[in-house]
Amino acid sequence: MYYICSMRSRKMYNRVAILRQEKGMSRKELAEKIGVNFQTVGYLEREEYNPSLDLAFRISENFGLPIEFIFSTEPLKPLIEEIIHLKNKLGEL
Amino acid sequence: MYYICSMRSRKMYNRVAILRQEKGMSRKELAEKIGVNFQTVGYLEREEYNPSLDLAFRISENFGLPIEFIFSTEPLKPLIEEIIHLKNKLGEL
DNA sequence: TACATTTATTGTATTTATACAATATTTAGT
DNA sequence: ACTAAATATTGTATAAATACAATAAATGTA
Repeated sequence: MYYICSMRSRKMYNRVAILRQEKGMSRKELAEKIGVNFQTVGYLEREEYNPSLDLAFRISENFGLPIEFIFSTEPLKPLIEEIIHLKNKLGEL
Repeated sequence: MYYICSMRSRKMYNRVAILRQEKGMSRKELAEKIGVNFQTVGYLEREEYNPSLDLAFRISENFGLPIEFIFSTEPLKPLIEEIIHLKNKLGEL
């Protein structure tokens, strides 16, 4: 199915899938916690559409992480790279 | 004009108006910088609707401030209260 | 292997964010 | 007070987020 449309928003990348998996949650469980349909979580994880700002806040609150850590306009690095990066910064001191 | 609708998102509060005014910008100017119609800025400042996540990011980037400082699900305190609060915290040390 | 759970796919419907136009009202500058 | 600029109001149109249903595919487990 093809859609003809012009784009208003940039594509957003996110870490919802990894964060959810690290907590051993299913999409259904996460969906219930953040108050959306479980299929909506699927769309978000596949980055097929961007969450509303409120939904981004609910996800951020759920994981206890700032929005900017979970969502980005740039592709997000795997968590392991983030760790290495932080360790290196620490090592410099 | 009345609309009948069920609500999916919480109302979001924001500091767009004050932040813009502190920079001495008009809505039109801000609108150009963040790439929306100037009337959209009006809607946002009046909190008549929530921005998309991408727009929130663009606003955040424009002001150089984290999303959580500009947007909140709770009514936001005036900046002056924020300052007093921070000064008190500093005084405690 | 069979069964159950999770995830993906496709399709339709509704709500909300955004654009844009036209006019009214407010505010600031002379 | 007059004028220009900024903001508000109202209305219509489109795009994107979300819900929901049904089915298919994948994955895990007895």
